[in-house]
Amino acid sequence: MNGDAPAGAPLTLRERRWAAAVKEILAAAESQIAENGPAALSLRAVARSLGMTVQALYHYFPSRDELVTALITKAYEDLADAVQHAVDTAPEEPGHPEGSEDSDVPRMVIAAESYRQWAVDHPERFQLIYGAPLRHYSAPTEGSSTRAVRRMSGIFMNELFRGFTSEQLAAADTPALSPALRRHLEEFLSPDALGGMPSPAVPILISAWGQMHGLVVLEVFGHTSFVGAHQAEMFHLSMRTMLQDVRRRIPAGEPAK
Amino acid sequence: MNGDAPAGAPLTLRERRWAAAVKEILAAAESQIAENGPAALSLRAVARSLGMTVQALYHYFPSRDELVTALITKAYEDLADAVQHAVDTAPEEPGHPEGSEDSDVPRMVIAAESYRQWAVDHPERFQLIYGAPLRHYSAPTEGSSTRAVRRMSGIFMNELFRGFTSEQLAAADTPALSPALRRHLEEFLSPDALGGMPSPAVPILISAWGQMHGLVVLEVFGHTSFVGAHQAEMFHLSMRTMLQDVRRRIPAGEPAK
DNA sequence: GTCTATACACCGATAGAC
DNA sequence: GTCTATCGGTGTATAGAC
Repeated sequence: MNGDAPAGAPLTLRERRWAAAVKEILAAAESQIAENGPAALSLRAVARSLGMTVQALYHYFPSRDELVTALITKAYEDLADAVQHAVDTAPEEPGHPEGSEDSDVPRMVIAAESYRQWAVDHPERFQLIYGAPLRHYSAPTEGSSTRAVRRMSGIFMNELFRGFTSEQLAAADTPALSPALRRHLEEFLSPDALGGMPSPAVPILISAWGQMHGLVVLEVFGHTSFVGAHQAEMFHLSMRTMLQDVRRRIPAGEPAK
Repeated sequence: MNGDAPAGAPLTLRERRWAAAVKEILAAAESQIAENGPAALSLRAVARSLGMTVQALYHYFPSRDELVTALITKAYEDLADAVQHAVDTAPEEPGHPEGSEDSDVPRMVIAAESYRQWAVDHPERFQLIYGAPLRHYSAPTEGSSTRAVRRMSGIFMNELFRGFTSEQLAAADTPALSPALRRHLEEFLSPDALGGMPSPAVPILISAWGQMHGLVVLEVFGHTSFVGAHQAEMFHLSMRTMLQDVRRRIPAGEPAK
């Protein structure tokens, strides 16, 4: 589905042409979305902007849903790429998490800021992922999106709990989960997702994710406009505070190896 | 704009008829939205469901935008009403906020839960308010919505900071705001909105709001489905934890009166 | 692989009769 | 106040020629 996969067998001319066309169509669709929002996406409009007719598109995407699915998948991946890249290129944090006040920016905050930045830069694509599902679109059994969500939460889990051991997380100061919920989570966590995260860490992760996501959503949809030009600063402060609160709830471990 | 305002001069028969018709139209539009989402709202569909023709609707609403505006306003008010009602009928909290662990549910948590409950019960109307603005709809200079937002944030501000004085809030343990942001906030806060809330309390309120809203948005749009049937519990835990964190950041005041 | 032509649905809005 | 009729636009999708 992706345009560029330069591995293995070399592509034939036909295949390369086809991939290039698909890439071009996706790009046109994305700029279409960027201009008028996801709801405005239509094959006709895309075709128009490419100087083609609708029928040409039907050759590459058998229906509108296929195009939408490809766009959603790509958006998930682009967002995750952006966050991953920001994390990868961030400087190492100097002290341990117990250190009272790092002057440097924690990588979790950097990750959150790149999440926000992507959403601000691509509000419509962000909406495509996290907003209301498109009318007349039915997702294909959640295949690709589930995988993308897992990738994202993996990144954030790593950064949010960086420097803490499983034992520490298991002892985090968190309201007690009901037995049923605890069982449900442990069942869900064990097999594949989020490598063996202790169940008390789950509400912490969800809360943090919720806060980050909520602030971004409010900003993107214009509900925090009263902050004016200081949205980025406000977000930064919130994320710092959130991280502090999270770390306060995790007990100090052994004297660091 | 509201159907029922039984104060002052009695309405004439014509006016009562008119109000009833408007009410009926709004109800039909809302159930239309509830079925197919806000994007599916159309005068024709509403007319169909009422057994009328489109032109009859144009008598009550001169354009689609007017109908949408009325729906948005009503949604804001209904949501605020629901939260206000939940807060009003909640039992008083027993201890002071400094009291270590109230066994009762703090009213802030009750307010948050009623916010979530309304969103879960009316996901499409919630979307209408907080989701992407409708295509081809331009809001009328933000008149009513601004008022509604103020009302909402007023309620939550009261509950979040219940029991704390302005002096305590002013001394809250919060990362320092930049001078520019601080100035901006104080300018904004002084005149009308949020009665003289000290500026350090603003990021706390926004963070809390963001977390609450984010969790609701994620749930309503199906991004926390892995929690299964325990969404309400997870939300409750998060809100409790959030409130704890907030209270920890506000210093204890004088020995209570 | 791209085109024209077409079928059939939806929408907002207006004109004018009753 | 509600109707029929209509205009001009949107869209998805298909058939068949080249």
